[in-house]
Amino acid sequence: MRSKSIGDQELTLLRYVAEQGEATVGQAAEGFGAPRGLARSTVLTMMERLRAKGYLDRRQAEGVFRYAPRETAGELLHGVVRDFVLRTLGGSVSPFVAYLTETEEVSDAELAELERLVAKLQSKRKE
Amino acid sequence: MRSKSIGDQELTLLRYVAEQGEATVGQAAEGFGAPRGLARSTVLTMMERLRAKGYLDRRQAEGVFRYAPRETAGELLHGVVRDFVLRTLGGSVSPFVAYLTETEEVSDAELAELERLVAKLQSKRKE
DNA sequence: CCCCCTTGACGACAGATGTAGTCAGACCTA
DNA sequence: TAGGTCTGACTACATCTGTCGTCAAGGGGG
Repeated sequence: MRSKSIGDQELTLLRYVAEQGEATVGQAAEGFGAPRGLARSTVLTMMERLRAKGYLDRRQAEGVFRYAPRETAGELLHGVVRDFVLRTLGGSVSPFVAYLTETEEVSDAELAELERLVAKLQSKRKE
Repeated sequence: MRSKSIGDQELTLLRYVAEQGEATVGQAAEGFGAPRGLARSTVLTMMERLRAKGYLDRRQAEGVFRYAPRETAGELLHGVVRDFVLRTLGGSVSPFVAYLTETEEVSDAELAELERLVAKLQSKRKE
């Protein structure tokens, strides 16, 4: 049931909606489009495309449609990253690890996450 | 500096050329295009686009043009990952780390790399 | 000299994406 | 009742990507 491709702007909008939990076109246009100088119709078009691709659902409520992500933000990002690793990096995460090594922009929280990750992988190896 | 956008197929071809060190259109068409069922003109078009975007250089040699990457494969991937993190993940590598955590596809070599990375980051924190 | 092959340069076309304008209907409100 | 104001559905259009087909120039072989 894996999804269609998704553009950068579309993904950003999708993440915005996911953060809000759900949103009407008007709300998204205001909170997402306006700050970026996007017309309401632009936001509407993108939301409908996201719906056509299966990323968003919508339901009628008090006269307007409310759009909600079909997947959680976490699942979403997981899929995006997986596609990137597969399609762009050719399935190997090495380039990404190398990137982290060469870049000094890892927050404390992310470092902690990395530590947990390494610990988990190590214990898995010992099995 | 500023590199233009690059498509998936273009990047794959660019990586192919980088692996070869350099290549003529004929060689790329044979080694890269043929296995994928791509016409020679398709490969030529992509190589010229990569050149226009500054990813490839070419020089005349023995009657034909030989194309060579302007950046090494490592620099290339670094840039690609950086763009992805910035444009798609909004600058945070957390989704990537989460992906690694949820995915069981980390090779021993990659794990070792991660361990080195964590060690390096930790020592950096202590300073 | 004529023909064939390789190489380069162009022009083309379809699909995906980003961005908008416009129109008709539902709703308020003066 | 006559305007405004939202909302949705459509249509439109430029760019970027992926893929080609074709044409012309340069070199060999006959």
